[in-house]
Amino acid sequence: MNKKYYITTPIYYPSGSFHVGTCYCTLMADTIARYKRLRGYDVFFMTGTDEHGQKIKEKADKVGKTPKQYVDDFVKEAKSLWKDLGISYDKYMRTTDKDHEEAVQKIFKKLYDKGDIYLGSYEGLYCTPCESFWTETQAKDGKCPDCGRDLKVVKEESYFFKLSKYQDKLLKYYEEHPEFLEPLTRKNEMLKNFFEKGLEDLCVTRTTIDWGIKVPFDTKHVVYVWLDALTNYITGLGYLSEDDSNFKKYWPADLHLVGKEIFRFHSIIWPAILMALDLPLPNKIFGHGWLVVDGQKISKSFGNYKDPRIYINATSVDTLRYYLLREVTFGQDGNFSEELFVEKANSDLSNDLGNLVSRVTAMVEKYNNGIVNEKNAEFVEEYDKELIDCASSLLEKVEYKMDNLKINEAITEVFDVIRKANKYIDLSMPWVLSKEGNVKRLDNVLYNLVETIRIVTVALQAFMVEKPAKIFEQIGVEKELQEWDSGKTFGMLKVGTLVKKGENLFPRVENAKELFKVEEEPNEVLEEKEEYITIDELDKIKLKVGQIKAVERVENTDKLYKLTVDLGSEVRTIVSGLVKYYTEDELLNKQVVVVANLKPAKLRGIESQGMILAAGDDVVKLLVLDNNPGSLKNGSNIH
RNA sequence: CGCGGGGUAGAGCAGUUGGCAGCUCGUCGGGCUCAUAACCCGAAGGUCGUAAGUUCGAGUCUUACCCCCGCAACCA
Repeated sequence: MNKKYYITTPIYYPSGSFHVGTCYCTLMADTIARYKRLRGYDVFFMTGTDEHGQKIKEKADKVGKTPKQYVDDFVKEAKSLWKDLGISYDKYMRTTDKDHEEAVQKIFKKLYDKGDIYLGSYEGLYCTPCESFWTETQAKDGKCPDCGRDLKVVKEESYFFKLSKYQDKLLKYYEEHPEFLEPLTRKNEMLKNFFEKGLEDLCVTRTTIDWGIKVPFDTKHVVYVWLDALTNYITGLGYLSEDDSNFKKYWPADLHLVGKEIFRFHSIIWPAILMALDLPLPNKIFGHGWLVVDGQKISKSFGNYKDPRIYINATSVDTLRYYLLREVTFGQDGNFSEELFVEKANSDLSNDLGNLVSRVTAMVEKYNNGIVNEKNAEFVEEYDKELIDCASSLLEKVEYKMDNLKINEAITEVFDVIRKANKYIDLSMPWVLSKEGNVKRLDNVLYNLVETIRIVTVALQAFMVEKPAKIFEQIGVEKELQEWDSGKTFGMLKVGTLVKKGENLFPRVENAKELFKVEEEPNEVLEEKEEYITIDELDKIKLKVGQIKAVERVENTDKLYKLTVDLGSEVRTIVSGLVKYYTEDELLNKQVVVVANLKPAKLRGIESQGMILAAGDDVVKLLVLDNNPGSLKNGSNIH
């Protein structure tokens, strides 16, 4: 019986499209899954989507779909992306699946019966659009720190999970299992942040959501994300369902791969839930870093979001896979830039790997009619041994790195050997051997090269999905010599192997700008434009109370009034286009909002020293501060 | 003093228990002609954010400070 390996990605929240960052996380999991399969493990790899919650409802409303339609369409899209990326998941988990919903209800009931969930009430500042409670220190002037809207004091009846009960148990577990949480820095951050303050019981239901799983015995409550989403890791295996064979076989998970921003829930709340359910804990939870684009977090508001498929179509799946896996350091943030992407694609894939295969297959065809001949012991050089040593130890090195989740280092090992092989060609100079008729030495050199390529390609199967097969085809290597363990011995390549130079594996990327250009999407309506300014930027705008002391028409204009505005300490001249909307008399003495530090501008030869705020597109109304002129002091700050 | 990450060659990064500063790309010079204008060799280029301290010796340990970035309980 093969050893099992259960690996998961987070289930993603379908409120926005997937980008290279989402791809990175899934890709990392896929690579590990592939690697484990190559090593002979019985792998179960699960990814999916977390499909409940108010935001999904709103998002669906906005595009005129039911929540179910919305998530269905999203999932279709996600699956197609994963297909394009070559993600080899065994199960796509959806929290709207019926068996998940039933299992969650059973779990809820179980914890309630046990006394780990109890009915209580929660009072706090609540932001309805964000569905979030905030503490007073978090709230900025009674506004939601996320969206800036007003917060309401809400007292809500809800169910609580006794997280506090598991505090000591959790700490003990961390101590006894130092490898449970990785990387270490994130573990420390978490312990410091949360355990020093002490864990509070966790609110696990909402009455303000309707798109979700109902509490079975109290249906006005809906199960909140913790028990709905985190539990996917077990319900996806059929926990508490009719067929729980997968659960029996694969649980506990060997690796939960999560982003650093949700590491916390996975390292505290999730283990506590499992403890409450008397289930074994996963072996490891790994919080990976983020991919930042040109130094910035990926976000639509930064305008740096692009469909990852642009890169795949312009190059190949394996090019994108290579870049993402290579570029991000173990556990840390990595950088994605189109410039670096092209650089890596060209130098590592085209110049080093693609070109190596190309030159070697060309030489075997040219000098030996495509046939790999037997080696001759008496024609061995020192640098032959060096190459052979490197190649034959490659797989073990990759194993060591992969077993420690150092994917980028593992892939680097492979490319070190590729460079070595290129160097070997220059040292051995097969073209000279051919010219001199030194056939026996030539046979050795060509054999060593083809065999090195075979071993390298065996390793590449963990990281790439298309090219390894093509390379094997070109060097005429059959199935059993593609297997992982066969790559550990140098010299397995059969004498008489027929090599056939094939297509260009990694064409150089030339006109990158053209290739990566985003075609304008007509359905922009779907996308929300979110351009935030910071509170500091807001502070820069000085708004003051101003009273209109005099009004006169600007000659020869249709729209402009020249206003004399009293700002208390000074009197300004402001030109404003209000003729269409207000008469001179209506404006006189009004107290209005003035942007006091707007750069002066000349309109019709008159310098306008500020701006008066008004609202409306068709019918413009001034923001008049008070119907009683004079009740506010002119020049007062507005904030 | 909310928490954390980062500051190392023009760019992107690596530097394990403190022991001669490395890798890839780019630049410059040379070699080769099998190959995808690719490959190989060599060189230039760093007061390792700043300041002080511990030490025979500090990129690495301690302290203070400066700058960038992220998180603050559903954005991987």
